[in-house]
Amino acid sequence: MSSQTDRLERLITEERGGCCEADIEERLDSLRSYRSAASANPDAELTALKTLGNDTRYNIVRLLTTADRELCVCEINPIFDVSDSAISHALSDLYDAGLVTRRKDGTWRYYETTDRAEALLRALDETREGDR
Amino acid sequence: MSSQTDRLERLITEERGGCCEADIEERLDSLRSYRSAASANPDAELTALKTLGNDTRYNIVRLLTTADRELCVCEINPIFDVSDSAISHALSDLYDAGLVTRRKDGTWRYYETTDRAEALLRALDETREGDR
DNA sequence: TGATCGATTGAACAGTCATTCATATATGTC
DNA sequence: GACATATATGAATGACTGTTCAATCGATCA
Repeated sequence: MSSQTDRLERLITEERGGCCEADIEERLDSLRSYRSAASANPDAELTALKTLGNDTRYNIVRLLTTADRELCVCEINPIFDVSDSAISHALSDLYDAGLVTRRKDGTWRYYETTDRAEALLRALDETREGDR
Repeated sequence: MSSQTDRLERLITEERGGCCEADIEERLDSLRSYRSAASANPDAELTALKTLGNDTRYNIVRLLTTADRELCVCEINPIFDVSDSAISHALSDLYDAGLVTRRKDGTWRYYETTDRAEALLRALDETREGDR
């Protein structure tokens, strides 16, 4: 047996005053069920978090959300201290992650935040301090 | 003049039929104000997103949230395919990012999600599909 | 068609990150 | 005090990521 379940066995023993093999299996099954039930489609969600968790991309999304209207790429570029290419990469990643929408108008490209991006920012705004 | 504002000048010209220096400055000021107003304390929020945007840490938080109770480290360890040390590092990072709380009981350590972590997961759960 | 313009894409490199192994800390027990 | 246990920490390294430069695409207009 691994030391992993040894520790769990001791914990259950402390909790209940005793522990048999079945108790360990039951606990493990329970924990594993939490784990599998938890992640319906973890990939898209992880990608969203990963993508938003970058300085440039986060600030672009903040800008779009605060502006509360779609912005042209040429309006976003001069606001940030990175190359146009970096902004374009960032917007492309955000689009792939489902955090912004894209609209073409002639040679101009407009971007706007999605519900998911706004929901994430709202979650952060609503939990500033006081919860630790 | 940079090509950045050149493009913006052309956009405004298309929008309004004309554009002077003052129009460009006004637009830039407006965009910059969005940018600064947007980020009250971006560091903590970015850290939260960055921290949650990792496979191991995300799944630990999902496990804790679904379990809906504090879990002992020895209950978390056997569920994941990484070393105990990796879990410990992950929990430590999550704690520093304000995404979990920590409680000591003898040699056992219990972790639980914070409001912020739950709010972020809820934001993801409430925006599955249909917004792109 | 050719030229111009806004934006995107790909390759490459520097910087960052996640994991592991080894060691350390802290609590409890004999 | 010596020892065992549960967890944390530090250093190292392989993998990943973000930016830039250069080239390209697609649309517009002469």
